[in-house]
Amino acid sequence: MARSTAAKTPSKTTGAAPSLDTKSRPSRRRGKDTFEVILTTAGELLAEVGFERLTTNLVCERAGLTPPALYRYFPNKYALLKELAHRLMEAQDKVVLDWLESGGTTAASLEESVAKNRDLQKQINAITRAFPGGDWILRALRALPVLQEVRTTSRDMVAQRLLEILKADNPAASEDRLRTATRLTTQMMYAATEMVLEEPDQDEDKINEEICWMVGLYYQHLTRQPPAPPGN
Amino acid sequence: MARSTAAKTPSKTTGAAPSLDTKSRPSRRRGKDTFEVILTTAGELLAEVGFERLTTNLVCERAGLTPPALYRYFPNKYALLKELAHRLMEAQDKVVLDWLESGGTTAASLEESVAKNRDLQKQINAITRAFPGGDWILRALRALPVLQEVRTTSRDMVAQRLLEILKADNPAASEDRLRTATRLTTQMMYAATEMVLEEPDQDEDKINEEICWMVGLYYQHLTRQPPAPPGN
DNA sequence: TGTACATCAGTGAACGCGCGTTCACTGATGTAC
DNA sequence: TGTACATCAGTGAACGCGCGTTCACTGATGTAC
Repeated sequence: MARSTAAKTPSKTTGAAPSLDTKSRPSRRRGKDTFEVILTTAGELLAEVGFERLTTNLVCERAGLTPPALYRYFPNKYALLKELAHRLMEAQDKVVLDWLESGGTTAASLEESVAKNRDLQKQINAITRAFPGGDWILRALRALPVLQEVRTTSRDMVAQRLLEILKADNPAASEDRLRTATRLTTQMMYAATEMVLEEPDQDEDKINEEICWMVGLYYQHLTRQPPAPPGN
Repeated sequence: MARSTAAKTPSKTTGAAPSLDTKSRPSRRRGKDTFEVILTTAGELLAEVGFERLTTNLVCERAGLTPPALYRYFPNKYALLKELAHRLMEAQDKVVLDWLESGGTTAASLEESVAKNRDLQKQINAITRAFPGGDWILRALRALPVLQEVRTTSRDMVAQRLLEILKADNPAASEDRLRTATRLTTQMMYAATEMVLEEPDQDEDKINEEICWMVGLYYQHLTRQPPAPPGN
């Protein structure tokens, strides 16, 4: 709309990406299979060439399809990445939510709290590593504004659930501060996963250990705040 | 080399990017000016269209140059991004190193330590925001493997300097643990900057405050470790 | 202070490639009766 | 249980665009004498 007035810009590069989501989901079995094959292939290729060199044509070639077949379901490679990213986030979220529901945050000591958190982190890392092209998906989630919503939505959902639990267990703590805290620590845990995935020569266990101490000490402090500091 | 044996792959997509660094730096004044104009323009365009839509042709057009002029200094857009990223990292590092040299880590209380750290973080964020296309450069540093070395080199240099200082001030603390800690917290501070830049509607001050508490509490714990825990 | 010359810096024009996208079409699949 | 038909799923072939890159060339700039 109003295309005639936009003369200076190169005709289509003006705004954001032309389209985003998957077009139509398949209804029959054959179509559903194709849909999955496309995504699987995209994950494979992502791991091989990275998301910059990933093209719809390349996916088609590898998947044994012609472009219009892919184009039927996905308008462009960003839709592919978005779907893959969504699935990775879902897989991660599931583990975190399960951990939360089964009392991941309750611990008798700081040491136990750190240990439980560390196990969760280890699981998250393992899931991400096992996901085809997982490292590249994490990068894409950072780099492509189209995908950022996927990550922040996932993070905020997890952070919200965590907030509810912490609020219930620590009614005296400042809710406002806890809200920032849950979002921040969730983000930091994800950032630690990225760090481990990016630099495989570093010792994952050490990093997991330390990030969990950081987070554990921080929450201990936050939930102890109200009864004013003893000495100092 | 051995190109004839690599038949299956599409002829050039085999390995990593074809080349990386800036080609030749200009020697005369005119050339130096052009070099800078190219980078400035690239930063501008980065802020406008992002790094995926950034092309050498686009930079030339905006800078009033023909492609071979740009090509004289930069083999491709990655070289542009690398140079920009390098400069941003240098600007950040300078602030951190100055802060360290002027006793940023010495504080009489945890509160003071947090406050000093918070001021540093605020500066880093301001610098990044003021840098043309700064947010996109941060994304590119994450997303493009070619650039990762730039970030890790910067981070490890800063972490190393911090480690030396902490070691000197806390000879009893575990050096191994401190080494992981300095790298981790440096990375986390950068991640917090990214978080703030990505989501401008969030309150920067709150996030800075909390990340600094996290880091401050953590270091307090680390440097108090040796004299075994009192109770528990 | 002036001139000659080597080198630096940038131009103009063109190229091949491959990416995203579309068109009219054929074949497969489920469903109604 | 069989057939007709609407719709879904995928093909084959082609297109325009613009990106990265190169070539032979002209003009600018510093330096040696």
